[in-house]
Amino acid sequence: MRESRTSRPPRAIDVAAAAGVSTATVSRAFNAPEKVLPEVRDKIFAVAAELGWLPNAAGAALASRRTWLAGVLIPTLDHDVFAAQVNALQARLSASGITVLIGCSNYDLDEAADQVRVMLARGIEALAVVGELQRPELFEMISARGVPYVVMYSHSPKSPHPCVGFDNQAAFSKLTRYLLDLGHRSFAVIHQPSSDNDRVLARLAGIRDALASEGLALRPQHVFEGQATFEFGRESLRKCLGGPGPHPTAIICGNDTLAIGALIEARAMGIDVPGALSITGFDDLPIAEFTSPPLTTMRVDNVAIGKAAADYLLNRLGQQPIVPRDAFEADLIVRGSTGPAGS
Amino acid sequence: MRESRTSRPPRAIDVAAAAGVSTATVSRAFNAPEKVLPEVRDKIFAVAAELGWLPNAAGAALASRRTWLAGVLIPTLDHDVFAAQVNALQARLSASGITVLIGCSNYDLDEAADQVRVMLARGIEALAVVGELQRPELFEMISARGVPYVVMYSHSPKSPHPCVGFDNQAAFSKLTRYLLDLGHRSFAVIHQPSSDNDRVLARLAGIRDALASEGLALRPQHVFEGQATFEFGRESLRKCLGGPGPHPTAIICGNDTLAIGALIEARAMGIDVPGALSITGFDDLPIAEFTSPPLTTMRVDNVAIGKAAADYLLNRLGQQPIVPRDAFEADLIVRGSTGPAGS
DNA sequence: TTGAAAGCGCTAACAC
DNA sequence: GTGTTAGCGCTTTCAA
Repeated sequence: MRESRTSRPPRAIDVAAAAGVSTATVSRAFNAPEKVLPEVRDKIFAVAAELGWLPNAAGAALASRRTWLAGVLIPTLDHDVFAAQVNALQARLSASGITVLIGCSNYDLDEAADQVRVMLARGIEALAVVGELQRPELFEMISARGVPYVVMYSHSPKSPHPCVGFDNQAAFSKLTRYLLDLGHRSFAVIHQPSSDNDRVLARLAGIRDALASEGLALRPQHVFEGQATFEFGRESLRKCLGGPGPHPTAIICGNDTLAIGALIEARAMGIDVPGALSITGFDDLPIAEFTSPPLTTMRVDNVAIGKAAADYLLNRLGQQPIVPRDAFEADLIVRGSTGPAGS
Repeated sequence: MRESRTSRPPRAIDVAAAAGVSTATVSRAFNAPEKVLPEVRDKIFAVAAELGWLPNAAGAALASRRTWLAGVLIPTLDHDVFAAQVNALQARLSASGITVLIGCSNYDLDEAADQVRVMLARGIEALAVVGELQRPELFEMISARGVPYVVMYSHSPKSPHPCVGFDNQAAFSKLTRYLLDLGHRSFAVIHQPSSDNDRVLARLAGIRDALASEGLALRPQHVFEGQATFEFGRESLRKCLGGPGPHPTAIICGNDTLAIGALIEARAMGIDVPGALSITGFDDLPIAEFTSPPLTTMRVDNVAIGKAAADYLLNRLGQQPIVPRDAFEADLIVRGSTGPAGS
């Protein structure tokens, strides 16, 4: 541990010298302990600790052609859903000695490709990426290098990529079908920015599909696209019900934040939910259970998705037989914010 | 871009050969473009793109003794506060070409030290760490290597470390003082696990200090420590008011999640807030504005903290004159969940 | 402005 | 079981 801040960090050769062995043995002591005599090994560990030696990862990577680095590309860390996935993925990989590089694209496809470029330059050996709507070059780069990857969170049946996630379109069809079964025939949608976002696009498609099966469609003036904030949810509900009729009896929101915003505004406007209006969310945030009325929404197990993505990559890295991933399910959680269509 | 997945990735020497220059010139073209003839440079860029060459970071790090890596150590990504800080810090550093390694300690000091060890082995050149309550070896390791660091989020006046954050103790004293000024004399506290957590410990000290200045103290049966969930907030409020008297007129919660849980339970129990009971939180979550009644809480600008931490480290790395950081403020946001002590 | 050559710190054959 | 040696892919003097 003694070492002045002026001198450079110790190297394997310093440990070797102090322990009276060669650098090869120092390396073995740490990477293949069983190949070193216990007493020699202990001596080396003691000396290494004494000197505060940490094996330089760049040197190791260069010599062994292994970086023990993986990457995960997400839109932003500022969203519970992605944070939960990354947290789980990282916990799993780090338990296997793999360091995770986290790249945030800020929902920008070019930034996403840039981040992957940087990660590849750093030598990631595997990659998890949220969303399959990416610049083609992104997948080309990783394929060219033979880096195993998995698309996380999204999962569409026709995807050419290995996926660990759920089918957004099917989930929103299921949700819409539930509302149709309650008798609703006039819908509004409040959703997040859809450009370059396959999840949002799939959700909208799911809604439209389910409606079309009943010969229904969304009126353009009943579709609101904007930032996923309480404020946008409120504002959209106000515009939606404030304008000239006909008015929807059910509002499908792209996520819980928008739905709670809508719920808050409905309350402020004195609208009876679910008597006069049904509202749904997506994500099942912890607070969804406690809004008034409690929010009908859908739940996805993001921790399980993160773990599964990590396991998939670990298998690919270990040349293990690859367990074909079945899609995750989004569960419908029916609470008080939805009810039969008003008369 | 053409390259079979069987062959190894191209190296600088391949680019050099194809461009008819030496590897030194390839290196210069990317790292000191002004030292290379424009036409030669363009040729190199074209060839590099054609070959899909990405400079191997391990090789570069070894030769240049620069990794362009920084680390950030947080308890967990699963918490808006830390996610926001990391997001901002990473955005800033990545704009300067620095890759950020994110380590999560899961609130465990030994894991924290381990994470830092791994980061140092990878060659981080700077480190931001949440919380100053750490194993001494953690600070020893980074000092021994002369790695600049900053304690993020926490800031105590007497800290021996460079800090970018706010004074938790002062913040909770201010909050408690506000309640005292409203006439409250009997308090309860619902807080997060305090072991090994300097922020929570400081918050409790802040409350106790302010109370002591009025000759008051917390009754042991009015202090609840547990996970920061809605459920623990609810359960604690129930226990607190369900037991034999005397009952507090004000409940200070360690964060908004606990406070909202308490608010939900108070509502369920038919207790008038703030008429019969005042409740406060901390963090000013977006939802805090919309609870009923809206939550009195404190706000800290976590994005600004993340940015400031990044700027501090950037300055240290650039040998810039170090701007002494002044502490951030936690602002009291008074809303409807607090009022004068009931009669 | 460019090239030659010597490493950066470590691992992996191959000998012993 | 351990040492010797030859790189891994890049940057950086130093010359030219």
